[in-house]
Amino acid sequence: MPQRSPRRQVSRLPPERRIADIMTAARAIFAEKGYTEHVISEIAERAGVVEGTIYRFFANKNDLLQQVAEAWFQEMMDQSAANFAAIRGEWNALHFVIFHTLEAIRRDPGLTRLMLYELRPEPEHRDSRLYALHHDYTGRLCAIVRDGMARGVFRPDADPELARDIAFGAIEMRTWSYLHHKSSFEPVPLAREITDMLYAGLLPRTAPVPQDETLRRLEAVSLRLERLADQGEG
Amino acid sequence: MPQRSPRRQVSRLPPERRIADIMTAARAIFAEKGYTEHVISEIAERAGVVEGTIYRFFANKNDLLQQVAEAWFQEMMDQSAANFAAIRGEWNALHFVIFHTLEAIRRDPGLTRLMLYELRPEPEHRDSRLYALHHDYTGRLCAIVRDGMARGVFRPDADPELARDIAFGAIEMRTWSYLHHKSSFEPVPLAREITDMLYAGLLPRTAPVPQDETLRRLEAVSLRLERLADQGEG
Amino acid sequence: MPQRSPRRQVSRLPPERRIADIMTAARAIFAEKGYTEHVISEIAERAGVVEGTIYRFFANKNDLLQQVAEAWFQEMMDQSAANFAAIRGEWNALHFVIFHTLEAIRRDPGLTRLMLYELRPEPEHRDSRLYALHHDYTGRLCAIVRDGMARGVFRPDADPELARDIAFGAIEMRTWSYLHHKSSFEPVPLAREITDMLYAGLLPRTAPVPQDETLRRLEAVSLRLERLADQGEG
Amino acid sequence: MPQRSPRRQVSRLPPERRIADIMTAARAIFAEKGYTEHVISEIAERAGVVEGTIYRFFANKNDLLQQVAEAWFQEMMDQSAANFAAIRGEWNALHFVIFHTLEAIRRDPGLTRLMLYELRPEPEHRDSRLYALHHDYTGRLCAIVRDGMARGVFRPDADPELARDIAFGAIEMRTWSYLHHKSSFEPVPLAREITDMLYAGLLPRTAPVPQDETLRRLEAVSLRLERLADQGEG
DNA sequence: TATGAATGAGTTTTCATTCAT
DNA sequence: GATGAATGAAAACTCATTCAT
Repeated sequence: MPQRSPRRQVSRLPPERRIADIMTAARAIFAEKGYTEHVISEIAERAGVVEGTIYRFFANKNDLLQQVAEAWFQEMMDQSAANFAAIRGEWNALHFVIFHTLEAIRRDPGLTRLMLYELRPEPEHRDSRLYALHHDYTGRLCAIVRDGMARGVFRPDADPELARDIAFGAIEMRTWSYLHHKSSFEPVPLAREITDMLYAGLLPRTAPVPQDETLRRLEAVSLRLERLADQGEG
Repeated sequence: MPQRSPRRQVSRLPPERRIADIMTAARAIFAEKGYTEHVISEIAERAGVVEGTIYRFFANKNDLLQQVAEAWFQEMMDQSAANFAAIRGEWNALHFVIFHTLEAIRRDPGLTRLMLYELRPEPEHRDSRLYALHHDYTGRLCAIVRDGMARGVFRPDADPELARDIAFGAIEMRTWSYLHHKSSFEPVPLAREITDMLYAGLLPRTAPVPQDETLRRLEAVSLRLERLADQGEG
Repeated sequence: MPQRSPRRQVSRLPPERRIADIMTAARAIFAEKGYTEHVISEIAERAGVVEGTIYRFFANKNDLLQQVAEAWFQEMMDQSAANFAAIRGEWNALHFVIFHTLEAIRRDPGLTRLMLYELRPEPEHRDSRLYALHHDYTGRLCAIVRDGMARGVFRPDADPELARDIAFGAIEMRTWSYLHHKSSFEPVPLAREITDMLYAGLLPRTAPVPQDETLRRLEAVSLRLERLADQGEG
Repeated sequence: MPQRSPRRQVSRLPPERRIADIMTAARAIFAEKGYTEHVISEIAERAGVVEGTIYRFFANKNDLLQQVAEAWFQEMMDQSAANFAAIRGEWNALHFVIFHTLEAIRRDPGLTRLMLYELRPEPEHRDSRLYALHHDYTGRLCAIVRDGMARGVFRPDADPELARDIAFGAIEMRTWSYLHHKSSFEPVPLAREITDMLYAGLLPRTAPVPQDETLRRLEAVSLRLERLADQGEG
């Protein structure tokens, strides 16, 4: 698709405005196209600029990707943070985080795909600002667990990090199905179910959940008793 | 009439051998390089052939990717299936699946990355043989949950699919850290913790949580001990 | 389409038989596929041999093409030559050649395409045996014209070569439509029409049909001559 | 971060100019090389650009081929259309079309080859703009025949399409010889001969067919008379 | 003699990035 | 500051031909 365009009307805009235009266009493209299919020239076209202009404001393609994702993520965090303060109770708090995450994914599957497929796999991802943001966001769930432990609602040996991984891991698995258009994606029941499972796993064990160590000792003892018993019978 | 450069030493191998060489080379490259950086020419070089040779045995690059992943996955499944039959008890069964998955990931992180980053994102992934294999594999966990529900160990309203997503979602989250070399990856404690959380979430909500196999044996033993004691008294 | 075939049963056939098999297969492929789409490996497969075997009997791909075309052409010539001797009369003779050519094209459009698209464009075509054969074949038409001229049926200044080009040129134009599946191809009426046109062009001119440019000049001249005459009289 | 080799001197041209350069280069290559031997890289080199540049202006190789052929054809049509209106008389009109076609071929044999060998064989040729142009062009001859039929000059059962095929078929046969450098190619006598043959085939069957010879003698006579007359006047 | 695995030189095409204008 | 033409490096894939077995 060669384009022989007549020289474009040069419009001189304030940089912030240009940057905003470009990021809006990029976000739209990212939301539509998947899997490395987005092309700088297309973003430029939609933003009403040429490729070269993008490089005045962004170091390279990846920088643009990062910045778009960051801005989007920040938005999402701001949105949910507003209501977060008012939540009372551990279950409610966990549910709030999980539900809002699911809602955000449902709203913007394309941007979720951008993060999961393109940004996270990069080797430098862990050092990026985006990772830091994401880590902060998911860290809220850790904080809730930690609070619950402090308040005695959750068992003292719970692992907040694992709780985080369970919640967001489950969310992500469902997201794959959604992105592949293979399953519906209903935040309401899903959030409830995930929260229930997580919550139950964090509560104090009301009955002894035997620990392997102990079990193994008991097993050893019973084995000896069995032998003893056998001998006693024999 | 073309005879430009001296032909390299042609070594003639049986196809199976050549295919094995290529797949080994590809697997090695996949394990090292990440994020779409693997190139046919590099695989060819490492396999000691020219690019054209690869196309004798594989329809295209993606076909090679798929076949390598399938073979690897099959290996892993065969390995763990061998011991699976002997497992007794829900906790043990869940633990077995989770632990073996973690172990396989620890062994071959590069191939895990291949699956997560490159194969899964593809639009046709859901229709691939690889997906079917993977679905079968993770389905074992669903089956365990279903059995537990049937036997009354797990609550009747548990969701086997959700259990699967929680277990493998949590595993995957940890895998990311591992792949980014940002955290250690210890299957032993991790499997225990994930299993515990999952197990707790599946139990009847208020009831105590016995580990049945062991308990049953303990009960049996104590019964016999009581009898012994009775006899001793008699 | 990679083929991992088990080692083929080595069958040792007399060379003539092998050559015949290969040529039959090649002819079939050429008849089906068009425009440089035929591939040695495919011909080999259909002939029940491997690529290497073909190169034992044919110097290269082009040699195979040539030989197939030659054999086919020879067949066609033998076929029509059989009946040719019996023809009486110029119109009948011309019609015979034209009709048989059209019939052959209708029977084997694929092989016609082979000749028109692939063989004739080659720079060396004029030096090939195939060209010689073809030239011989079309030469029959020249001979008919020459005979007709000698017998006084055709005008003495007719050009046999041009007659040939007109007949076979018209045939070829129609063949293109046929090959593109854009028009039906009916040898019977077509042969009659082409023959009629050609025949009419070859007959003696019975009266002068003035060419108007010239006529105009002749008129002008005669006008002046009349004036001159008037003056001479005056 | 890539900056491997020193960038060649970038010369910045207006697109029309660059496109013209590329098309000129392509036309030159097509005129020289035959039979699918022309390669994008060579065209690029001759145009003084790199391959990528060509793809800025042309979607793919075939697009370039088509556009070059179209432009060339359009030129030729424009050229001959200019004088066409003034022609009077069927013979002259037929002759005009045939002669101009031959002239165009003589001027640009390479581009003729491009059309005959490469473009026409393509399966989609019949749907191309080039085909439409060509069909329009050759359609002029049909129109002439139709006019002649309407005016009673040609026999009422003449077939304009067949007339077209005869004229352009004969032209094409001669073109082959020319392309293979095996025969001279003289538009003047050739046009006259083809026109004569065609014209004769179109006249009412019994009508007198003027013989060139006679006319030429008349012309010679009138010339001498003119000179005589001039002398008589002087 | 037949096999068919292996070669390797191409060829088209893509696209992030640069820099003359 | 903006433009957008031009770059150039690669990458996937093809296939006629060779030659060790």
